[in-house]
This record gives sequence, C-alpha cells and structure tokens, in this order.
Amino acid sequence: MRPSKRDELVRAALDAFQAGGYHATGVDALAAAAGMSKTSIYNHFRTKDDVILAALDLRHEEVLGAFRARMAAAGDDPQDRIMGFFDALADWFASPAFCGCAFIKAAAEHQAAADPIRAAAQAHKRDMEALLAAETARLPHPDPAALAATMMTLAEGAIVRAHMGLGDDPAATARRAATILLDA
Amino acid sequence: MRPSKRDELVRAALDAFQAGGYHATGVDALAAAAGMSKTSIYNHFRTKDDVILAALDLRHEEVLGAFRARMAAAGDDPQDRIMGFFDALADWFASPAFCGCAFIKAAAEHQAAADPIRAAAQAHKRDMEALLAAETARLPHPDPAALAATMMTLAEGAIVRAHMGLGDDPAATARRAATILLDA
DNA sequence: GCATAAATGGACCGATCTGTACACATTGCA
DNA sequence: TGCAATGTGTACAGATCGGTCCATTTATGC
Repeated sequence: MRPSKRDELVRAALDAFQAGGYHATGVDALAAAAGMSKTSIYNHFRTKDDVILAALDLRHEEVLGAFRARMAAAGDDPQDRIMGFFDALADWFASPAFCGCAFIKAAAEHQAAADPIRAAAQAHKRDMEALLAAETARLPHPDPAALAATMMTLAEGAIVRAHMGLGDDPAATARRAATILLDA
Repeated sequence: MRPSKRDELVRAALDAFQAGGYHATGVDALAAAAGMSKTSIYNHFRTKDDVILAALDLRHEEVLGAFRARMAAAGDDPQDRIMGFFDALADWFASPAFCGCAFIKAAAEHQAAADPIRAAAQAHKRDMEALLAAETARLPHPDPAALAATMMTLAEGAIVRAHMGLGDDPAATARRAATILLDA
C-alpha cells in the first residue's frame, strides 16, 4: 500500500478538474497528470466519480483550514474574525491558481438531486457558513443565523464575480458590504 | 429557410443544457430533444459551441426581459425598482424549472480566457449589472457604480445558494441585505 | 536466490463524442 | 408533369469516453 501515490493522484486530479472541469477532464488526462496509469487509478478508486469525491474532500480540508487560520489570526473579536473571513477570500482571489470554487463548479456540473458530488458540495458550503455562524452567534444580533447566511451570500457572489472576471476587487466589495451590515 | 425549426432547436437546446450541463449534453441528445436530425442541426450551426452561444443569446433576452419588466412594474422610484430586481430573483427561484444561472454554469464549464462562451456569459452579467447601475445612478449615493456592484454580488450569491439548495429563501436574504445597504 | 503477492502499464472493450458523406424526400417553379 | 434546389435522415468516420484484462515488473518474506 503506497498512500503517497494515491495522494499524488488526488492532488493532481484536483488541479486538473479545477483547470479543465469535471466532465471535460478524462481519466486518461488524470493518469497523465499524476504520472500513473489508469489501472493504478482504478486500483485505488472504483469510479471516476470517486476520484472527484476524493479531490473535493482534499479541497474541503484545504479551504476550511485556510479560512479558519485567517479567522484565528484576526484575534478573538467576532467582528474581526468575520473580516478575516473576507480577507481570506481576498487572498484566495489574488492567488495565481485561482479559478473559481471547486464546489460551485462541481454542483453546476452535477445537478441530479441524488448525486453524492452535489451532496459533498452542499456539505462544504454548510461548513463554510458554520464558520461564520460561530462568530455571528457571539454578536448582539437578533438573528445571528440569518446574518451568517447574508455574509455567506456576499462571499458566494464575490467568488462568482471573481471567477468571471467581473467587478473591480470583488472581495473588497463584499467586505465593505459586510462591514455595513454588521454595524447595522 | 425555416427559422421556426431553428428556433425550436435553440429552445430545446437551452432546456437540455440547463438540465444536463453543456459538456454532458451531446448533439445527439439535442437532436432528440428538438425532434430533428443532427444533419439539420449542423445545417443551421457550424459547431456545437455555436448552438450553445445561440441558446445563451436566447436566455439572455429572456432574463433581461423578465428583470426589466419586473423593475418597470415597480414604478419610477429607483429604490423600488431595485427591490423589483430582487423580486424578479425570487420569482425565478420559485419557478419549477429553476436550475441555476445558465451563464454561471457556462462560465464554470468554459474557463479558457478566449472562449466566446465565457465572453457571452460575462457580457450577460455586465448587462444585468447595468440594469442596477441605471437605478443606483439616480440615488444620492457617493459611488453608485460600487453600489450596483454590491447589489449584483448579493444577487449572484443568492443564485448560487438557491441553485445549491442552501439557505432558507436566498432571494429574501439578499433583498433584506440590499434594503439595509441602500438605506445606509 | 527464489517463490509469492502486489502493483503497474498498455492494449483493448463497447459506448459515446463531434462532425461528415450521401442518398432520399420534399418543395417551388415552370 | 418535369426539374432543380433545398432539407432531412441514416449511416458512418475518427477520436475519446469510462472501465477492464492480462502480461510484466516490482516489492516482500524466507
């Protein structure tokens, strides 16, 4: 058992899916990107969808970790930590490899209600919202869950606009709006 | 020349792409959905991508028309018309055929910078934002363009969340936030 | 060194992909 | 009715899809 080989595949698959899309990236392309044969891929995974799920899982950990770290670095004040969330967004958009949210794109390509890929995307977004909800709950706000949903709506909008190359600094736009909404 | 047959194809193609995705929906499926043969399709269009572009064009007119109508029906006050924009969003989400924004999904599946499908998606979003900018420009706001961008960010976020089945009434969440931001 | 078992690569499967060739039906016009 | 032009469907081409089979290589235990 060589777990590192498997991890290399998942990492390469994530990058390939991000750059080329899920349907458009074939298993042959994955094998080439990971430097291994299809047989080896199907030794580790039953189907291509299982590879996608593993890639999304890796991405889930990465994203959650990055946002959690940025929020923790912002101190203990809930409002500062929420601002940290939007700063993490800005960092992400500024990174050269940025090409949209893997989960939004996964959900766009897998719309069947019962598709586990869709479920994974939903779960990720719920966890991201939970990051915000943990902070809004500590604010003197009448409906902290709704506030977190609003923050998340701004974040999703910023991601889409950044991915589509629309707007001038979408993260800053979302951050400014979040500040106003938090103070209201 | 029978333009109606061509239009039937474009309409069927739009529905098929919306339901099944762009890459996943083959030309054979389009032919079956439109009740015509592949040869006839390739008689009207050079490539599948041209069919996609025509479908996006149709959708562009539909969406712009619906939002414009809802905003016009809201009266003459800019703030009312902006609320009309978010009401149109709510109508859209509530429609049984709703399955996300064709342009966001098109951009997700066609990420190459030079892809004309991506350009069409960007153009659509810019026109949508222009609908809002025309109203924010009439408000006593120091930066009406930024305000329109913020409104659009909320709208995009609501679309993504509605499509992914997240949040309880994403349109209402966005609309409430928009109200607060307009009053601030 | 040798037997055994795991992991690998490449050829291959049927299905499906976009796009084409061609024969046939249909139409408008004389 | 005859003819030309257009539109259509069937069948197919070449490539690629997800996934499998099997011979070969590599690693392991003794």
